[in-house]
Amino acid sequence: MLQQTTVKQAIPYYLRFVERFPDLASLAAAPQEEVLRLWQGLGYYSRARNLSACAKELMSRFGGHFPETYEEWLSLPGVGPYTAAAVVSLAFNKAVPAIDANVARVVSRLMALKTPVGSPQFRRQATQWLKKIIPPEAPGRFNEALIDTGALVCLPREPQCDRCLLQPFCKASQMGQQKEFPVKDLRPEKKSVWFHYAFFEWEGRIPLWKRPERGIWGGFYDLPCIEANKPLALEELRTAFSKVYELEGKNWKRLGKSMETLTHRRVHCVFYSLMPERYGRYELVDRKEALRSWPLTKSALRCAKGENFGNFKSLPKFAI
DNA sequence: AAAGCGGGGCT
DNA sequence: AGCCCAGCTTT
Repeated sequence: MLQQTTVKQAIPYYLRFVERFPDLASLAAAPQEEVLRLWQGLGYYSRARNLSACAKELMSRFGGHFPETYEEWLSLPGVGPYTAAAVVSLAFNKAVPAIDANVARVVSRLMALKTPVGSPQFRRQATQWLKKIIPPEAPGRFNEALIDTGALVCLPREPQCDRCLLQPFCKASQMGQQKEFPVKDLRPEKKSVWFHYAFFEWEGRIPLWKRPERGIWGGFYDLPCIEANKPLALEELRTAFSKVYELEGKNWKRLGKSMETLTHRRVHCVFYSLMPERYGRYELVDRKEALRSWPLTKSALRCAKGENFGNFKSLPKFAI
């Protein structure tokens, strides 16, 4: 949960999660969809899919026991260099450097490294250096101290050099250039995409389909959706909905729009309602049942709740 | 090596 | 509204 996510944001999810899945066996036994539903709203959903797969693999490959080596952890889904190193160093006291963003920032400043922190080259340099200084008798405490120094003292914008134990060894601070580090990678521009949604409610049921495992909101259930790199006119949309979902009807009405901002993408969500005139390639799911136990995208969730959003006040009578 | 994948907080 | 934050997988 803490991959790319702050402790504060993760806590409520974590508490619900360990209550429902108190041990490895219960997590491994659960269907992936239930894991996704508990993850709903936390983002980066590949983590949830990977965690579900990881638990199952720990049962089948490792007999329900946690491995104790870096290489074994690295072989599990969703476990990369940082997570593998953090687990084996903190839990099993193995001397492997654990480089998260906090540690990367600390190392970048200590060594005044000009290499961009996100690059594989930086990771190689930091790993080499940390391997030389990690104390074999207390690698777990060493890694934890480095992580917490980054999280609590060597802050991204306002490093607290005055109260930093490492200040005497810090090249960047000695040069008075602590704020020039870490050097960040160039970030690619955000591309815009348009998701056109069709929505109706029929006898208390709403249309849903499962998004592919790969891609945005993978594995979540969504309203019928036409994706394009530009906004589409209603006539184009009706053709597309008919072709892709066999969804046809009358009284098409543009309800409004909302926007989701991802790291690398701006998703413009445009909502339409309609009166369907035939069954299509989607499931008709009881609205309340969907809310109760289906993993839903934010768009599907809002329509299922009948909430106001974007610039429209309420759905037409026949819809909700 | 680069692209893809969320959502929250701060300004 | 725009910027900052941040690990793993796939291509």
